[in-house]
Amino acid sequence: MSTRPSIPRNQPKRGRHRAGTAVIEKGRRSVDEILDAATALLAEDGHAALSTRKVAARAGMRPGNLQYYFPAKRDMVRALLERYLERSLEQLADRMERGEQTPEARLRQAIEGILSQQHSEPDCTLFREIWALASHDAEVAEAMSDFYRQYRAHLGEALRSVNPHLGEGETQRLAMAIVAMLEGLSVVGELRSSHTMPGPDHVCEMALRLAREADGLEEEVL
Amino acid sequence: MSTRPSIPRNQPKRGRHRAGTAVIEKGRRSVDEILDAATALLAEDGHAALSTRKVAARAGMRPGNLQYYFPAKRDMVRALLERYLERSLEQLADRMERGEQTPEARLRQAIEGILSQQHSEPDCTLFREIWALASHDAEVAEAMSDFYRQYRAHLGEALRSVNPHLGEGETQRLAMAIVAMLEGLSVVGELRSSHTMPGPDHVCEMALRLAREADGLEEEVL
DNA sequence: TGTACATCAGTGAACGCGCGTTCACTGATGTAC
DNA sequence: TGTACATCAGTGAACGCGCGTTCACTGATGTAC
Repeated sequence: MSTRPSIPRNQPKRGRHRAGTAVIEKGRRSVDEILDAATALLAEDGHAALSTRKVAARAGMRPGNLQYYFPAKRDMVRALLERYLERSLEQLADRMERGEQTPEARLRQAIEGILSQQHSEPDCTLFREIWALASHDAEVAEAMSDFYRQYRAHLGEALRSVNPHLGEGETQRLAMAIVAMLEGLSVVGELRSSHTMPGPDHVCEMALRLAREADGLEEEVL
Repeated sequence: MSTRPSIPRNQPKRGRHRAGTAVIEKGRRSVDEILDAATALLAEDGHAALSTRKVAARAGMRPGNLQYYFPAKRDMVRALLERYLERSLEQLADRMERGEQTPEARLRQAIEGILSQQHSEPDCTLFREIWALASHDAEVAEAMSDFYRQYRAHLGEALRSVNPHLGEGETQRLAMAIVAMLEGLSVVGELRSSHTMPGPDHVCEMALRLAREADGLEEEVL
């Protein structure tokens, strides 16, 4: 039998003997280095080519040590995705808190915040990997659902500030439609022909039009 | 040295001796069975868990025989994706050719055609895998670009029938935005909470509004 | 204060496995003459 | 017509490799008393 705890994960223990702060710090740093390396490799080569050995090498440690922090590969992948989505949400929340004056500016802020996360190629690639992984891993799917739920909530708020008469259902549908458009652009659009690609301005304009005229939408359609 | 041709792929040869039709038929059937099996496995388990051995087993043949048709795994994956995208486009084209009367009906036809390809769970999963693969394989990326270019063309045509005054750039941007929305919905939406998800009716209504009022969009924004 | 002990981080060697691919071969189908 | 030959489909055994994971071990850090 190994003397190693089954899932250390660097959580403080309750026993008489606790690890010193320096030790815990070192552990946290290692976890971060592992996730950094794994994130970069996932974006570069995709999930199919991702191996714990490559990650360990990139993080400058031996395979055995990686296993010490993440007993199974799946744990590592889940941890990296959750960290990534968490950070993305934080970025968006920071942007939204800048307290823009006009409703139009708030809507634009939300849209640009969401769009800004797909301006770099690695980010787009990572999101595609996350979508694919979510199809085969319920835990990843759950994290992704939470993520988009918050995206939609942020955008819904901005939409309601543009048109306070929007109903609950209308707001949710509209928010989902706009977020879907923004996410879809990273897949449907071609980077080369950027002139045919709707920019933040166009998306804002569309969102404004839809939000302002959405009053009658509910009755007309249903 | 092997007596086997490097890339047979079941293409008819020019030599004095040609294979009989029965033989060629058998080869075609095998190729189809391989691609069927690979498609199913890709949707079920994802690219990371896809192996030529599993595909061969599912197609009822030995690994060596699969290699006879697809010398490398990458060839098989590319072939299956291209076949899949081709068939999807054919389905959409068939739908569009039904020649609806009113412009509104034509627009609805296009939107429902695109949406209809993500009503089944395996199709959504496959598309997610394709997006992820396109990030790491230029040939797949190219096939995907062509695919969406045609999607956009179909939709653009429908949009122009609704509002003939739409400019070229406006049409392209609008088409891309709507296609992006439709594709994005498969990722952003949750299957459970379908009531907050915009259906074909809502998307049609949004597309109609945007198309009809797009005249002034160009000047306003730029 | 020193000493015994507990915890945590990290190493190095090894494991068994499934993978993609190769290759010499067989048998069936079809053609040339 | 028969025969020699070419092509194509498919088999079975084997290859070397990278993978995820295990485990006994070392050394550093920190605590109890």
